[in-house]
Amino acid sequence: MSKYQNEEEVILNYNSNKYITPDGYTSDIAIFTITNVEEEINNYKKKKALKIMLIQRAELDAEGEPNIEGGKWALPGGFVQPNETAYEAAKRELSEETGVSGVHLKHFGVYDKPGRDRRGWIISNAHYAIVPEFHLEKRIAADDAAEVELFTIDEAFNLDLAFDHRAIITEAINNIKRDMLQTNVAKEFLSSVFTVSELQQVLLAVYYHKSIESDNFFKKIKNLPFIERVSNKDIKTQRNSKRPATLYRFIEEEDNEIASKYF
Amino acid sequence: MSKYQNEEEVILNYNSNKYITPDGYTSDIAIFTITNVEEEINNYKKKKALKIMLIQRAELDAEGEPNIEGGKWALPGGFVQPNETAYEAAKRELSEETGVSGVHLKHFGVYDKPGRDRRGWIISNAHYAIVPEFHLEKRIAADDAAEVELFTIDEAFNLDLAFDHRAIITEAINNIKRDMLQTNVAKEFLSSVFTVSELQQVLLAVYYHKSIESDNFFKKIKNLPFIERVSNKDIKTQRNSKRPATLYRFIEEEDNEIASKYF
DNA sequence: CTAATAGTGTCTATAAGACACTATATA
DNA sequence: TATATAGTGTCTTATAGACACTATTAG
Repeated sequence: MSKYQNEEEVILNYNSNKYITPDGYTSDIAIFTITNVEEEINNYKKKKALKIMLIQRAELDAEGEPNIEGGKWALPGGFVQPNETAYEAAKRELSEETGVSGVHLKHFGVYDKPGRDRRGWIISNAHYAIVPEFHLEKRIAADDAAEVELFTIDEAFNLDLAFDHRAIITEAINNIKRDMLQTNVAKEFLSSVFTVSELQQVLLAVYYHKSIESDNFFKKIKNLPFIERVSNKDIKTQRNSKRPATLYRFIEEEDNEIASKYF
Repeated sequence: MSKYQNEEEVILNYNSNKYITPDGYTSDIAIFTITNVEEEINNYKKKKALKIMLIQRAELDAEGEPNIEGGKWALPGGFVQPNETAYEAAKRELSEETGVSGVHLKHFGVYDKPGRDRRGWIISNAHYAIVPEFHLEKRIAADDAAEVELFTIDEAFNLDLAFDHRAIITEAINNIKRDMLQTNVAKEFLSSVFTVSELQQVLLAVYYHKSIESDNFFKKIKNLPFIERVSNKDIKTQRNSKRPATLYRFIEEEDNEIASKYF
């Protein structure tokens, strides 16, 4: 009556062809950095700006055939291997693309709308990563420069973007904005010790708000439970001004994700 | 030299077998409801509790063979079809499982760790849904009762759960907690008009906090920009007490997702 | 001295929390 | 009358924001 005696045998005889399966499972990464700029917008001196790294798809693929969405700008990414998660694939691809590991990487969405990729049923896991500018500049210099570039957000949205990457980038920015205000990811854009105005400029680069720009920000910083001034009161820096500035650091917490609601 | 002249031809000849592809793409749903209870925990009278609907996997499958993870309790779900997104599949499955549509449904994670399903490389999209108790009771009564049940969260974690559903349920609860405090999903657990104490009990069922339990909650409610008392001052209800209580409703907003930070 | 960045002091309005109090119904 | 839920008043303390002010350096 029953063909198989137990679960083991059933698994050995399991045939996934009973179901229609996807044609591809991929990970894409919106790689962000913050660069120094000189800009004055109605009395406020903007010193840092958020940028995204995009790659230009080749016109021809490895076999010399016309490439899908060739010539358009796209998020770096690639196919997930069966022995890894989408998150691990993103980590691997980030390392391949920029040579860095150990930086902030976060999954924020799945893009699986039928027809999003003309090659078939291809599912993309979207991640955003925060990489110090230094690493990206090395990467871009190493390349022949034409096909990897850093863009401001405005510039990126004026490009001809591949697939549904416009929507993915929009969501990536929404996520990074929210995380900047509700968690302590801001630290990923800063060196291990930083001045109040450096933190202020990083926040303003991603999310402009009067309360962040105001002088009051200096007082607020002293009351935040996850930021402390470096112990020795004489440790200061003059890298941003003639008057030496106090240095602060983020206190490591178990619960990084819910630092929340502070800025 | 080049086999194909243009992108069209390349797509027509695209062969997904160049890459290893997943063996299955599924959607699972943590279906939550809030039921009335009578319980007293150190001076605070708990009147509502969060519950989750789980199904017990059959011992034998449709062909009479031993079923994978048979006998264990699991989240309802199923395979995504190639003409729909994971979200649409979840909507369809929710409707098949409970007969309801138009309720709150949200994607919150992807589970794709190799080995999570012994049948192969199977990716699950996790969603949570909020369904009024009434519908679930109908569903459970219609079934032969043994294989669909409502559990409190504590009860659920004491069951033998299939696959990685323990981890999925844990994350579902984290997400619903956060959303209850930062958005106005609370309304999904309430009827269209409600009393202050009903809202209070719904919030307490998901996230206990002194400030919610306190009398001050009554004053707070009047200042929330997304809640209003129903227009006619005489419209009251006695369903919870002898003294008639004022009825309130949620004001519909475009930006439901960022009602944020109010409770 | 000036210019530039780094901070502080002070005032006001509002919100959060503790907790005692009053109100309206039924039985 | 007692009891249960509904709701208010008052006080204290903490915080947010506006905005004017002082501090420290280089040149």
